[in-house]
Amino acid sequence: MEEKEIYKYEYPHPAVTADCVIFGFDGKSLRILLIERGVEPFKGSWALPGGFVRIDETVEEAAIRELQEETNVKGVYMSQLGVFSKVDRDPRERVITVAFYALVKPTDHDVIGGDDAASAQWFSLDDYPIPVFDHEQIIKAAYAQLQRNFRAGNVGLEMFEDKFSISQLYLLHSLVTQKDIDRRNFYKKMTSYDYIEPTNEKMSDTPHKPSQLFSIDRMTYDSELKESFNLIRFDLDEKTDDDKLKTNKKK
Amino acid sequence: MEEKEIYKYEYPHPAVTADCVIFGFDGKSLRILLIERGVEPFKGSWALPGGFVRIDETVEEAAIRELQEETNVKGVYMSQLGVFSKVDRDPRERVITVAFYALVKPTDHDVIGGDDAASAQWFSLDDYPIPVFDHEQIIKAAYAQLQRNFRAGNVGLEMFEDKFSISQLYLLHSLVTQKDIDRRNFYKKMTSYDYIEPTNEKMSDTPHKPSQLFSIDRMTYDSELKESFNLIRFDLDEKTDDDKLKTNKKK
DNA sequence: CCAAAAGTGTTACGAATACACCCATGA
DNA sequence: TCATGGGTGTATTCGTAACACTTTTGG
Repeated sequence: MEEKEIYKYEYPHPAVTADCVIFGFDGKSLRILLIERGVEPFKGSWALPGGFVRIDETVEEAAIRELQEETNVKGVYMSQLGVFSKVDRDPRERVITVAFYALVKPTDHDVIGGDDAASAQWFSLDDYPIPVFDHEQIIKAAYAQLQRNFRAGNVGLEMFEDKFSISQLYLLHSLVTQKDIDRRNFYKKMTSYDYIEPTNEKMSDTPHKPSQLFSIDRMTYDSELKESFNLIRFDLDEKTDDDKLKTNKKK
Repeated sequence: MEEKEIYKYEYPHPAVTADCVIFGFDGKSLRILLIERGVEPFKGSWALPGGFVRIDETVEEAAIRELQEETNVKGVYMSQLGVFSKVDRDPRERVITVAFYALVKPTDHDVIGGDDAASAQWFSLDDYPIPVFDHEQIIKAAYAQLQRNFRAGNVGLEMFEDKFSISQLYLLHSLVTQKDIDRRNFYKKMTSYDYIEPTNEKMSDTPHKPSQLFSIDRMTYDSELKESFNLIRFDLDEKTDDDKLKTNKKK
């Protein structure tokens, strides 16, 4: 054990982790993705997916990597939430965490526990096991942030891989903002955006009128939304720490 | 030298720093506060005030402490900007930094270089020495954030310790948002807020009509603004990591 | 009396709100 | 045929934007 302690510093260094708050919307309700810890401390308890930032990767890379390793979720657009650095937030040693959050469609991702996670599971946002460390605080902060973004006008289309119906989007907005939005006004507003385009496909899986499907003009959507919000999005193969600041240069 | 390397870890740990982007508005122009480094690396070059997070303090505490130590600026309301973690951003070792930003009145603070800073100085935002590390990127990101906040409706009153005139505020908004705002509409809007109250004092220090001074109902201002923005403010004696999350205590 | 900045009122437009009925489908 | 959810139009309100002249002071 002593043998392995080979990294020496003149001053004490904190460990740094990246944690991911992944919200899911399956068309019916809001969910949150937690993992069952497969290692100590708190083995067997639930926690946010995440883990230590390696010495040769950015915090964004760590977040993506850990999320994929522990839950098999990949290719989502995450945003930085903030840093949580209470001195005693981890019993092992001083750990500072950088939290990220994202909103995805659970159905687009086969959730499989892996690596340090015994399992990974979606829970209802209304009823999930209280996670360990200060992860409950982080979830609360992430949800508050999500809510602020939606209330400030974020459309939340980054979660849809492909087609969607306005009524799905309506339900999502109702759930997130916790306001009862007028359905007619919502339809009007959404269809007025130039990045939301009607297709001639319809979807019918319930006993009622089939819903019209819309597609997203991703280019237009991204350019309009990146300007007004600080949505830093990154994917597996992006060099994100750079991109974060390239907003002017790009496109 | 070997003797001092007494902190050992099983895995490599990054160092963590907190850096502060302090914008100043003196009633005429926007400034930025930089320090001249008094230690290697880059001794003699300019950089953002900031430094290493101690093992027993939060990143917020580190930001406040370093700012005070290096520039004598204290008691400002800072917000977390984000984490910058490019692997090679510091030549010494792997350093992850948490950036904060604030807007203050330079005249309220006697800027004195101290500690690791040979000197501290306000520069015009239009013409300042390019700082070392990736601090230029951080400044750009902070300014973008400040601009977003103002454009989204932040009033920016947190920088005024006491009284202010609408024309001062007007100039500030013009400078930050880079838009030419209609002066009449601006006056109307500002005086309509219930947290901006007219006093019967006037201020006259230039050859023209003296300007009416207004005062801030800090309670109302804070409560209204903290809801719509994620302005995490903290002062020297606050336990901020907690406060940050206390806003949504229980549903 | 002139320059320089402070202060003020009205109209116009557009976005957000409030509100109710018909349609298509599967059971 | 009916229960369920999808889809649509219009009037009102409110905040934002456009617009120019008078006032006060120091030089």
